[in-house]
Formats: sequence, structure tokens, C-alpha cells
Amino acid sequence: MNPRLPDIYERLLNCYGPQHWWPGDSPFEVIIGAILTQSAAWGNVEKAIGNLKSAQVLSVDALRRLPAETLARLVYPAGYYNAKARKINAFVEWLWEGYDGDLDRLFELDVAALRRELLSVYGVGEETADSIILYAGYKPVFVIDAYTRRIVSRLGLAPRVSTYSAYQDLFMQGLEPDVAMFNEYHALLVRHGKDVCRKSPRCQPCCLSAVCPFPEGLRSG
DNA sequence: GGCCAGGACACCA
DNA sequence: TGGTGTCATGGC
Repeated sequence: MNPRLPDIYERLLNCYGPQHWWPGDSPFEVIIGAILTQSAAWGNVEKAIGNLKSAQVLSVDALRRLPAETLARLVYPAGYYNAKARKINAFVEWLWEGYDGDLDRLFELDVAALRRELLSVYGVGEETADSIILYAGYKPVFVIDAYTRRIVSRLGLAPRVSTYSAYQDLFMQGLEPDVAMFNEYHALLVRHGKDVCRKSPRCQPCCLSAVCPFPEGLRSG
């Protein structure tokens, strides 16, 4: 149990306030957004989701029937449009075949089984799987992304091995399992990463300076 | 004009 | 197991 993790959370929350993640009208929309946002700016993802809504195809049934080229054209603004169309198609086909297209049935699984299942789908890696479990399934797993790794490293909390699961264990073992808090914590780390860490490759004074063991400007990366 | 964004996968040594 | 290339638009 790392006592610094709750402290960091409180400081980020006081600094930025609630982030209201994940933007989306339904769990299914959250899942499609999780695939589309892979290595993409969220603004571009919103355009792609807007296209899917306008075309009235943001459902398992409609997406299954959609020709690959049409789906690729609709998600074009999110980048990697051919690859992402293939991933979305793989997910809806998998959901249809295994769960009759019913997300409620999928989310009846416990977290470990759900994660294994999701990771078996083409295009769903660890971060995407955990985003789906947390933000669409409302189950307590901590999502690790590039910002989280960077911030954790700069704070001197990086695990010995730099794997996804090692970073995830750091948070899962350092915090009480709480869906709302995990949701907010991850969103706040992304917010902090965007607002502070991205603008300067080296650390500047920020809302986490008080809990950072390193002198200002020493850390980079 | 270059860099990066709320990654995943294939291929190679 | 780890490193590298590929997928690609859009904002700054």
C-alpha cells in the first residue's frame, strides 16, 4: 500500500476538479470510443463517433451489417481508419457470436474472466480492455496509459520492471478498489499529462511538486 | 513542416 | 523477450 497514491489523487482532484470521463451516451459508445482513441486525439474521435451517429450505425446490429469500406469512411477522422474499422468489426462480430450482441451478458463475467475475454479480441490490448472494463463495465481496474507511466516515473514511483501489469499493480495495491475513484484518477492523470507534462519535456512547478522527491527541472522523459 | 495524440499488432533477431 | 515498423488524421 503506497501512501503517496491517495495523496497524489487528492492533489490532482483539487487542482483540476472532476473530469467527467468517459464522455459517451452508452457503454457501447464508450467501447467504440476506446478503440477509436488508440493513439489518437479525442477531438478526432468525437468526429468519427459523430459520423457513426449521423449514419445511425452506432449499434452492434448496424455495425455488423456495414461494409468495411463504409465503416472506414465514417471513422476516417480518427486516423488509422482501415485498421480501426477492422478492429470495430472484430469486436462486434465477437460480441455477436459469443454473447448474442448483448453487453449485459458480457459484463456478467468477473473482472479476470472479462479481461481475458476482451484481450482475445483483435485490436483490444491491455489499455483498451481495462478502459472497457472500467468505463463501460463499471468494474474496478486501474487503466494505465502513456501519461500515467510518465507521471509515475517522474514522481520516482516507477516499478522495477516497466510492464503494463507492474504499473497497474502499483495502483491496484496502493488504492482501495473504487470504480468512481479509479475513473477519476486515470482521467486526472491524463489531464495533468496534457496540461503540464506535454508542454514541457522537463518538470516545472505544478500541483504535484509538493509530493515530488526531485528538485524542479531534474526529471525528464 | 514537424511533432504528438486517452495503442495494438506483425515481424524479426 | 525486446526492439522496430506500420497504421494515418488533425491540431498546434
